Amino acid sequence: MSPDPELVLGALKKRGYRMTPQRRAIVAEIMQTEGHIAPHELVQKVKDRLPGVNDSTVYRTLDLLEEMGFLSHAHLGRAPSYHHADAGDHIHLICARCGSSQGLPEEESAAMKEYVADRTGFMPDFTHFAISGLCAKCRASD
Amino acid sequence: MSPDPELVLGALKKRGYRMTPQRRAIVAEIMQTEGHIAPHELVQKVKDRLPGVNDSTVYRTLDLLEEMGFLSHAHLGRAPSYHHADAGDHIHLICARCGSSQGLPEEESAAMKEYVADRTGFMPDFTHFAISGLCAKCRASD
DNA sequence: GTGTATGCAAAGCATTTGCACCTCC
DNA sequence: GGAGGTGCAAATGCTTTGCATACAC
Repeated sequence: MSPDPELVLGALKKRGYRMTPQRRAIVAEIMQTEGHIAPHELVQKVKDRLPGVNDSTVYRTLDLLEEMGFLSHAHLGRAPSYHHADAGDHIHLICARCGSSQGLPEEESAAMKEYVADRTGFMPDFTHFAISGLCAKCRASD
Repeated sequence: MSPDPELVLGALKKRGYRMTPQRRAIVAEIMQTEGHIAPHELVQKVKDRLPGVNDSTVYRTLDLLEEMGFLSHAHLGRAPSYHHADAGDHIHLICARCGSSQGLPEEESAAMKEYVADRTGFMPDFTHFAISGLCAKCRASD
């Protein structure tokens, strides 16, 4: 599922970027992450793996990996969150009451995209910002 | 369109809140705002109207007015943004390239809501978080 | 008078930046 | 050896908080 860390490291090398222990740790950590992770969470995990890594190094690497196309970020609630760039185009539905999160499959996502684009000319990217609402459970307990 | 400031001030009074020049200025400013306004923008406008008002006073009043149901907030891009609670349920489409913003009428908004709710049980509130994408102009200039 | 609202200043918090030093190639 | 990467510390921007004072009722 996740891209092999070696592949990413190789691409960095190929483009003339240097290979440092910090970058290895950061790439390894984010590539083995399933789903989303917030920058400051990643900072913590990287520090567990390689103590002493500075926050700014992690942020700079995150920017770099996004620029290179290995990562994308979305806005889930207030916080930005990174995920593998090849993850599907699924929409994030976040319950405003209980905080639970669920995905809306790509098929529905595509249909809604078309619907909006047809009517407005605007091509929405529903994946970039999460959608708030009430989950089935919370609706039932009203 | 906008609720009369007097109405809001009256409601505050009725619930035992005190009427101060700061609150008058803040209420007047936000009630005459059409559409959305970010907290720190409002701070500036209120200061123009009544110099010396403190930032925290504005933030506290914003919370109060939202609690009382006169205001709601949405997340447009990274920043929170306040609007009259009675404003329609329109979706905000924000162009990721040029930053322009447009609304999606309530009718479409409702249709999409139903679509998602039917398929997932999740009742989305598309208005709370803006939707990112590419506007027609930027798509054309690709 | 008294309890609420305000101003002030400081703290938060996640993130960014400038800069000197270090190190990978 | 030299560009590029890192750590450090400080700055950032917006927002929140604690506390003493001021003022609306």
